[in-house]
Amino acid sequence: MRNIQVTPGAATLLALLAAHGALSRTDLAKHSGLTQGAVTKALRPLLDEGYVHELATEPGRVRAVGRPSTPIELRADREDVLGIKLTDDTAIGVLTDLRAEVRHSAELPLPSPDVPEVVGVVARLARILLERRDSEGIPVAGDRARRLGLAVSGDVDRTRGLVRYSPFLRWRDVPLADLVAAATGLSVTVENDVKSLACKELLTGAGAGLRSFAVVTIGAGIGCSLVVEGTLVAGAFGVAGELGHLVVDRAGPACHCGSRGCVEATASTAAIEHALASATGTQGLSVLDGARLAADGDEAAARCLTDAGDAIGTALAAVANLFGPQRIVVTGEGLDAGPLIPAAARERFQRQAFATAARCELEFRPMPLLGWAAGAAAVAVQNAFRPTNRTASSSTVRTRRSDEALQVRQAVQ
Amino acid sequence: MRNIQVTPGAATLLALLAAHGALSRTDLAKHSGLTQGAVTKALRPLLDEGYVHELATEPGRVRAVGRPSTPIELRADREDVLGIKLTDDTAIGVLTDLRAEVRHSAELPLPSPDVPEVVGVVARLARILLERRDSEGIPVAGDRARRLGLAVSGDVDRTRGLVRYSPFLRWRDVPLADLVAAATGLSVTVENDVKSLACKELLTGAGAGLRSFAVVTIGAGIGCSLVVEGTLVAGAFGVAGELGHLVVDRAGPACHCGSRGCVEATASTAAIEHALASATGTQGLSVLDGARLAADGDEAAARCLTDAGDAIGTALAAVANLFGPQRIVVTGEGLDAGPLIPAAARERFQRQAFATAARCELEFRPMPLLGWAAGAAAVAVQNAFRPTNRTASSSTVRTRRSDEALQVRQAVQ
DNA sequence: GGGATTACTTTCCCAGATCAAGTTTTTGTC
DNA sequence: GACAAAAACTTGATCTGGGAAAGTAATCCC
Repeated sequence: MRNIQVTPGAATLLALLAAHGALSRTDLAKHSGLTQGAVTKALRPLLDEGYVHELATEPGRVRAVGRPSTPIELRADREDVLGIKLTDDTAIGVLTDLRAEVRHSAELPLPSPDVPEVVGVVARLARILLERRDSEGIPVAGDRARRLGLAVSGDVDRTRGLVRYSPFLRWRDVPLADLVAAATGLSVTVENDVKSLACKELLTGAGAGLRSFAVVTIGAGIGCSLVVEGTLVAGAFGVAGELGHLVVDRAGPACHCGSRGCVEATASTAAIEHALASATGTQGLSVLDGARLAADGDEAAARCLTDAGDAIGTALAAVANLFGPQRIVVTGEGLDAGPLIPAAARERFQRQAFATAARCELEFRPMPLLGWAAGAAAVAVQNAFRPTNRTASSSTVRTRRSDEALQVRQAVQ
Repeated sequence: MRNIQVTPGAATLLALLAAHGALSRTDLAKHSGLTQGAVTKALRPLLDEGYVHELATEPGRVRAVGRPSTPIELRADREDVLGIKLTDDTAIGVLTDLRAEVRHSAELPLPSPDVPEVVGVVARLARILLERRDSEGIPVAGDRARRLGLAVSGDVDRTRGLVRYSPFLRWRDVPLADLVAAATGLSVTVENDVKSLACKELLTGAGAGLRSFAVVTIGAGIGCSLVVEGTLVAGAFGVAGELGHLVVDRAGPACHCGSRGCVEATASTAAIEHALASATGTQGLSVLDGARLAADGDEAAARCLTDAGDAIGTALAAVANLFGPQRIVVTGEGLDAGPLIPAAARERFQRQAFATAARCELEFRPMPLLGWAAGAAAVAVQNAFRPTNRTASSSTVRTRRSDEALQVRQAVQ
């Protein structure tokens, strides 16, 4: 954050305020584990720089006795943040506030996966987003955006800003963050798209304040990203949350991964469309068409959708049994097709979730494509709220160390 | 640890030394992320109290130039630690050193799951373990054991020392740690048995120094415990790692949990025995009998074992795809039955692990029952190596806070 | 106005690190 | 055999974030 030294305490408070809305200093102390004094101290620079502000004493308080508390609120408009999601043929960008709420959006086609070209399009899109904000006279409370989050499907090394492998773009080891930073002058983060979504949920959404939750996306593929004890699971080899290739039915349809009966081979958009074609005998039906047919009483079409939901339910139960998350958010384009899929998934989940794991809440929530870009912005925000560690800049030695060091330190707790 | 104030730095170093063996101060600095100065300082009280010692300069060093380094080694014999595993009918106890390596063991029957009686047996077993050490003249370098770890299957709240639910003992909300502490005067920890095993692996075993790994046990049940980014996954509702009820084959045998085709319904000891009985027509065959038959060319018996291995392979692939651990250790009594199960599991795993998740190493390792008790001891050791936080004793307010506070603080990173 | 009660501030202090400049112990070279 | 070079460790000054506890502020109630 500009002009500001984010201490660990301040970072905690910012995250709390983003997640909970306004909180009094006393409440902040309670939730953060800091003392009141520490909260006062940590808040001062944030107030000075305009990252938070005091609200009027809340009028409708219950206990009338004692000094009324002063709610502190994050000034989400203090800084703008950009988020861009790359698909195989489009770059979708949003300009958001510090809570990763979308203020406006724009979109550019990606003519080819050629790296310099993509970087150029991203830079152009960033400029468009910023200029449009200016031209539309959107009130600017604080700084023009200096941060840009990128979301890409595939294997991403967030700490290095490296796209290790992207099947859609056919990239390997592209240092995307550096390239885009050089082209735009912004501070750039890159993260896997599903993990970005989880970041958004962690920051202000369904995961705010939860120990552990999961985000599952259904659409062209089946994605999953897991937050355990507040940490996003990364996977030792870059793979984690590969829920799409969980085998739910050994006798199920063949999957492109070589296995049989993967969730993705039953519940991805393409798989449902394929099933619809063979079940109804009509080619070229979309999932929405199928939903419409099902609503009109077509049992075969309905069957295709409930089969998909059923597979998803099994997958959700597997996640719940292994992790015991408090909540699973299911989202993505695949949810636009009405209630059949969620209903079937819920039912199957209840049957297969073991013991108390069944208490895990399922939240089905359709999401526009923009949501992916907002996720990208959330990663950038999260980066802004991270404690600025003085030592990071001190020497290469420390940077080299930090990887293993962090791991060891965490292991101790 | 007695007479000693474990600072965070010291805790990190102890964990490193337990995992890596001897390391020079410089290496410790590199691995811990501390500066050399901090290492020197943190090591001093540990040296003074005899928890670590300096070794002679290593002779076979390569670069001959410069001052040779002094390796520091954990003095594992500085303290004894007790570990006891409770099954439905037996208490198995071990006395170990600070690396949770077994020095000797003892065992007592548990006539009933009656709580006071169990507590009594545990106390007696602890006394026996300590006395036998004395009577056998085992050299005592340091302190007599003051820590006891307990391992129980089921849902355990380690921070409160509470057995929330144990199906085998038919317990609910038993404050076991407090009861045993009162009966023995020892500092007592309680943890789920499979998680205890993971602690041992994390401390000195296959998981030492790994970001993420999993321990899967096969035997009477199928257990699993996950370490992600150095943290043991707990599960929001006490359930996590319920691998046993992952559905691997919807058309598979019915499971006692009400579902069909769970891993446990195919690969637990009872399930294999059941399958053997129906496949061979002979009642009362044990898994070992089945393995012998298979070795003698009985295809039906072999089939039962490979089916079990196959189910386990699917389960392992699910774990690898979801978490991307660096390694999965498969252990437990179920591995005593020869190579058929591991072979089948490996094969299935390779087919179903997605992309780089297949690089996850599988380690199959039979384990004596004592291993469970050693795991319990590892939890006690881990507790000894934890930073002693001064504030914990300060007030109830802080304790009440700490739960949510910790969560928020971690979320920030 | 004077408690009672709650919210927040201030001050002082301390543990645990870092930083940077030593010191020690070795090898290699002239 | 003195001396540079190199690596491993020590030392001490200093910084930083946060804790403890006493002080101040704002409100209600009598």
